[in-house]
Amino acid sequence: MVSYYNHLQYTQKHSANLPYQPSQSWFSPNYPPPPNAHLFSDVDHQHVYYSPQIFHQTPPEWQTHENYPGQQAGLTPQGIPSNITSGGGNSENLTEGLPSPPITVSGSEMSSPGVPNGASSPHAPNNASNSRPTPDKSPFYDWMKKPSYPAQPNPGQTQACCSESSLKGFAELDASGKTRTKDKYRVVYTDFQRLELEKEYHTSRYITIRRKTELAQALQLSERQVKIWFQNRRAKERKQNKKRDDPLTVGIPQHSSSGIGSIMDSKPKLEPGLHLPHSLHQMSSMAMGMSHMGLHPSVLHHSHLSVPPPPPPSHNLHQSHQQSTASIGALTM
DNA sequence: TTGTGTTTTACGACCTCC
DNA sequence: GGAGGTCGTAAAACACAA
Repeated sequence: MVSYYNHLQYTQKHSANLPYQPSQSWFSPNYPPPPNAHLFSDVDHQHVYYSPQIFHQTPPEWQTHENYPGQQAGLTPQGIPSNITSGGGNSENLTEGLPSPPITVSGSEMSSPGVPNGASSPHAPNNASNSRPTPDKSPFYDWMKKPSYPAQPNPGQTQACCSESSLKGFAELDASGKTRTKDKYRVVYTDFQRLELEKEYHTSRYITIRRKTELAQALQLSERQVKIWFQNRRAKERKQNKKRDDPLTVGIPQHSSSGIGSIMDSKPKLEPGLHLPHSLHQMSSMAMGMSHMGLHPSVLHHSHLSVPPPPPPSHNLHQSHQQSTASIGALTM
């Protein structure tokens, strides 16, 4: 096995100075817009992509809430940071002239991330009151509220890790005898990266190949990082559900638990997507279809509480553009 | 400042599916 | 065989009490 550390993101995230104070809410008006938010424009001509409501032509209900943090100053009505929309870049610009990732892996796991645009990364102006009247500081969802980690208070501390030179020759054996890079065990994603990942997760707990690629490029992460983030995110949710359901499920069979955790936590023996009741598939298809038709998928939210979130998709489903949004409503942490 | 607990990345092992 | 899934775990990053 090799290490997949993406050296480019470090230069992005660990810029010398924070664009906002660590004490600020991570969705505060000063939240740094994506350095390449302009990428979210009509990648496949099926969606109107924009950030922070990236990829969603019709944002799910949770995004349309008036407190949705994406509606912030410095964003165009389409959510694109106004000060970067003139960049006119496209995805090709991202990797142009950039060194390849230090370590390549087979397949598409290590997509070339984008330009470490940190230096040119525009910071949203502190004119929060422009776009919205007195944005409510109280988030709609807990994950919005909780700045799991403030932006790196000491950006330089972990930054130098993943330059090509730093990675070469720095592999060492960890406690389990497996190689890991010496000077960077893991990186801390920026708030923006986490925010977008969370948003994507709230749209669908299982990311499709296409959207994984898009998200990886947009967030300057590797596809592997996006994939693993989703894996870890699901694990986190299972853990939370288990913790939450534990006192309720004592002596109660899992399938009878009132919480969704019992359904979500159950590890499928097979690709569960293949074994779903047709009704669930149909609902997923409905959600997708409605989304593509321009209908707001939130009309399905009434059934969210009773419909389990989509299980891991079967591989044939990976090619489908978007998973059902049926799980959105169930995700409250 | 230090110790401790929690959360976040990242990986390997193992599984199923195609 | 390769893809991505879960599970368990390592270790960094972080929070916080003492």
